[in-house]
Amino acid sequence: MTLPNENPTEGTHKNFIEVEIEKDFATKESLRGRSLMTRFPPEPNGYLHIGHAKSICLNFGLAQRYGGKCNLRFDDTNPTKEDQEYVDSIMRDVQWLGFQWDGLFYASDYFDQLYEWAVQLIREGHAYVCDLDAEAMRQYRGTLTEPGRNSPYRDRSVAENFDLFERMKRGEFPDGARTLRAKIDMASPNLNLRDPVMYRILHSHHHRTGDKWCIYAMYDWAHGESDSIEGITHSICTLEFENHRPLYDWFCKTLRIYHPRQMEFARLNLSYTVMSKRKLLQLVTEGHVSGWDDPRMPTISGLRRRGYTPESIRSFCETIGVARFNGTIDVLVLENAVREHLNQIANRYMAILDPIKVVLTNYPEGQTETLEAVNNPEDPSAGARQLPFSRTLFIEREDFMENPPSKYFRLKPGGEVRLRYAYIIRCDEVIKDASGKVVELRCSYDPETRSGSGAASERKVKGTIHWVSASTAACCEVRLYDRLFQSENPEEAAEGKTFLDNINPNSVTNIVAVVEPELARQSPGTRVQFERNGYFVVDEIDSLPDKPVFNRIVTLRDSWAKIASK
RNA sequence: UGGGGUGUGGUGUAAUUGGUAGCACGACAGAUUCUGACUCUGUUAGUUGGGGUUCGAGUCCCUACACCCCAACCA
Repeated sequence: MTLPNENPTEGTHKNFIEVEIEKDFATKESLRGRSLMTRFPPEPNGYLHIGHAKSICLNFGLAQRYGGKCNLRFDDTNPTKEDQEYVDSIMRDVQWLGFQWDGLFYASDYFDQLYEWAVQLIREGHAYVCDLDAEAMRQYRGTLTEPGRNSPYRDRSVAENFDLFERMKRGEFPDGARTLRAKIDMASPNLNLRDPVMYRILHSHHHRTGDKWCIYAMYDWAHGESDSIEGITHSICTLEFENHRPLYDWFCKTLRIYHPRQMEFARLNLSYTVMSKRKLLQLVTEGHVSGWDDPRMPTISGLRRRGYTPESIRSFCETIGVARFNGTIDVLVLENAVREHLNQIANRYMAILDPIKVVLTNYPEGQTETLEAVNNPEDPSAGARQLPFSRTLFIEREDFMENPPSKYFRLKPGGEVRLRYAYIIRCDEVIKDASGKVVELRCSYDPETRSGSGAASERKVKGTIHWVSASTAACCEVRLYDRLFQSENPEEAAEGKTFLDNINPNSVTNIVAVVEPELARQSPGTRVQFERNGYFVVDEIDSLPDKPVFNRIVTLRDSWAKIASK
């Protein structure tokens, strides 16, 4: 047993992978003297999303927990889809999530070794060059219920295979003309074992190896071998690769090389979200979102720009657990994870999203004062700030109702409400424009009720609302984000429709909010709470000095909305 | 109709390997509150069905059912 921590997961429940890892290290001869080695192996053909975060937290987390190591390895065996832009974004995202890889590798680092091993398989009669084109190969492969037939090229001599493979490598044949195949079993009930393709011809420029190669390894041929080279002890992947495990094992065994253990877990599905790279790419290229980092995207870069914290994403990954059952997590769990963290760290401010003017008729014209407001009740070290107060204010339009239901305890005609950190006011008069829209409330304030000013100020009223003093208010652009999709499972589209038809037409609303002066001075990346409203982040891209643009990260829980909707 | 997997409250995940079915999110009810937030309390609700073994089964056996994955020269 070379796991350094005696009981690394003591006190918590182990997931099945941890159970198996501990069992392996306790019993397997091949692991004697080794310590846990994992890897996160993305293909650089898109941006990472929250599903990858689960895998990242798993692989890096396991390494941390057991005192092992975790590599970042780019699975770059298909030059037609991969790009340096994706490599860069992936490295950034992994680090932003709070992880640091031990080794940084590329499958393309191993192309030479892979080629030598392919030669070995040919020499030993385990691989052959096949001239069947894609269509013919499909026919020879058989179906789920019928066995395949041997390729007519299956029994070429070793010498001929050598010659042909060498010429494939030299670029003598056009794309798709031939393949190198493993000679396994065309009758296997597992289709992955019906002489799988190891190399295809692709005259394509590779983002790292340039034009050196025109034959490229397939996933199955590259992945396990890369794991072996890096000494990966546990190669963790998603469930759909389970059927590939026999092939993974066959290659390692036939090559007689170090043999890692592949283990599969269920990928993450989130309600109201699409997770496939193809669909995310489509959202980007067709302009349904502004880019991979659009704050509505489930990409790591989208979540980052939306204002999610790495801590909250890690905590989310911890709570959802790891298992072999393919289910769907309610997106509320993710939202709950950010709220929980932001409640601890975000300073509170007052901002009015939809203002209505309030004039305090008995507050002397021209008078101002400052009031003290706590920055974060959850964190005393965050201190306090001074809030300017005056005769004319703005409050939230939805904090006033002319004919409210009984349970409504905000402002109403003749009713009282407390202005947070200020005074209790009474609504005396409602002023409307020609169309009947309320444009102004004329109120009187109770001078005895200034917050914190003694016994008289302790008077209780049902409601407390937020406000902003008009004379010192600033205006800021605010983007109110909502879910990108309006259906729980966006992939489920009606006949003739696609997931795109499930896009929420109101997933973003741009407004100009009236905010307290402090808020206009926040720097990009700062996360705040707009009291009684939600958590917001100063956008890192579109904000200008002293002109922040706010993205809504998530709303506050709103039990009034529930009551009101009944 | 081949093969490989998986079924625990609404959702996700545990159960010392045969011994009180727990936790989180949600929902509901209440307490508290100068954020209808936070916090706190309580309630709700589960082992896919049917047999069997056993003093005792989520766990072992048999059987049925449901769902997921596999027929790219993608990963």
